[in-house]
Amino acid sequence: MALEIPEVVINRLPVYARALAALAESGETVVSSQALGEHLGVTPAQIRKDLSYFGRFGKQGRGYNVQGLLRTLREILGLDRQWRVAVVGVGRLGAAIVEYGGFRPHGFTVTSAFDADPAVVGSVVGGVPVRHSDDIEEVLAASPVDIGVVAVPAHSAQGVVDRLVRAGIHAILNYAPSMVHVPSDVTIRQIDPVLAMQGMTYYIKGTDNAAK
Amino acid sequence: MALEIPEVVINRLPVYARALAALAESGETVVSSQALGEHLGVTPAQIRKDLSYFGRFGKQGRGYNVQGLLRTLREILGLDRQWRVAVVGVGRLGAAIVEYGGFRPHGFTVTSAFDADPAVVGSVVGGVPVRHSDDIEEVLAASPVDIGVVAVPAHSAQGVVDRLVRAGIHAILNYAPSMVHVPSDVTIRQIDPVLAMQGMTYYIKGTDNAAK
DNA sequence: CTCGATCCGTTACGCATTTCACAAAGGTCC
DNA sequence: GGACCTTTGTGAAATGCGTAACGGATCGAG
Repeated sequence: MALEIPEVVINRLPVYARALAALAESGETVVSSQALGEHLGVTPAQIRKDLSYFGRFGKQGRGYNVQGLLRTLREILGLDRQWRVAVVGVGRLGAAIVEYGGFRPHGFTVTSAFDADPAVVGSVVGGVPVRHSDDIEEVLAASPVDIGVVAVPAHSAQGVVDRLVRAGIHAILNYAPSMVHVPSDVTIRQIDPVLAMQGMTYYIKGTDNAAK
Repeated sequence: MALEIPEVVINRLPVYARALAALAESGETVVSSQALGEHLGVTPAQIRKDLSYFGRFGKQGRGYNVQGLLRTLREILGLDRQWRVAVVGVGRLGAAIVEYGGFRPHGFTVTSAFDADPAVVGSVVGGVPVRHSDDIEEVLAASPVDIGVVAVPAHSAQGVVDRLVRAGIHAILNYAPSMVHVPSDVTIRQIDPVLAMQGMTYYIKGTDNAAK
């Protein structure tokens, strides 16, 4: 029962949750795997299989209760609580992340910010005071966070990640364009627009608009 | 020879290319799949297999020529040319993307920008004049681009994507937090920090720092 | 209450991808 | 030049994942 659940499955659950939230918003009370799948571009079988890792939530002949399944998924994913986030690197990108209002409605609150530039340390960005990156361990010991967001130049990323790991953080979202290494008990996700674009150009070499 | 190459493989090639560029920068002339793999956190076998889809680039007993392999990968991926990019949605995020200097060194240049807000249309952001989203097809017909970047609210994303597809674009990078549908000859990549975070909380439910 | 239609949960199957393992090819040292 | 070490390229095995298929539950109509 407590078998290992594939990471791909875990990563699809938030997508399901988002779709269910939209359905709930528009007043739907039940939804079938068929309908949900069409809306999302995945097969109904996949949705049923994914959910079956965690239990039985649907009614045969009817479908899933939208509110109920949404609540269940939130609980499975831990989205039913508040998560504290530290942002390291308050340059152009980092500042935008700290000031971005889109995280809070989902339960993610930026409670600390760090930078290595003395000119920035001491200032307040988006209501959060900026501390020096050298003090990460110290500051986070007094005021723990759950997730670290890294928005520093590529060459500093590994050092910052190491610091966050030493500070006891187990989840890191890395915006820096570099592959960083973490212990196996730390989850890391990469956000890298350049890599994303470079992975697309392969497919459009033949349909090269600009070259015309 | 012209067999179908898995998308996962294509997506790893830019990672290899980036590591090779770093090696070249630091003066290395040859690298083994072993060394490259350690640096990147992938198995040597995977690197060799991936490369074998495209040809034979290494020397047994020695490894790969860094400059040579880098050049080859760039060519395979189409990174040896300039790509024109259109950004739709020039709000907070969109403006940051247009003004971001990190794309150009990789051959991606933002040549047009669009927004639906009349107050923004007509202004110039990062040296690029902002046109109305309704004119996407018209503007891009006169001045084609290769890649579309979508940075609009979730509810407008599908409409914008449809417009870009009609304008002949085959590659789309979507920052909007919504699943959009595209024809099979269009490549799409999603960048969604909230989904990324929500996929991590599952793994840190046990090590809940903030709850202490 | 019975019939028919719907749709879940699960098992079995098959494809896709990763890993393994080894022959063959270079290179080096003496 | 021969012995030895390294490392590639690649078929074959193993693993992981998605899809298909179906028994059985639920519902609504008449």
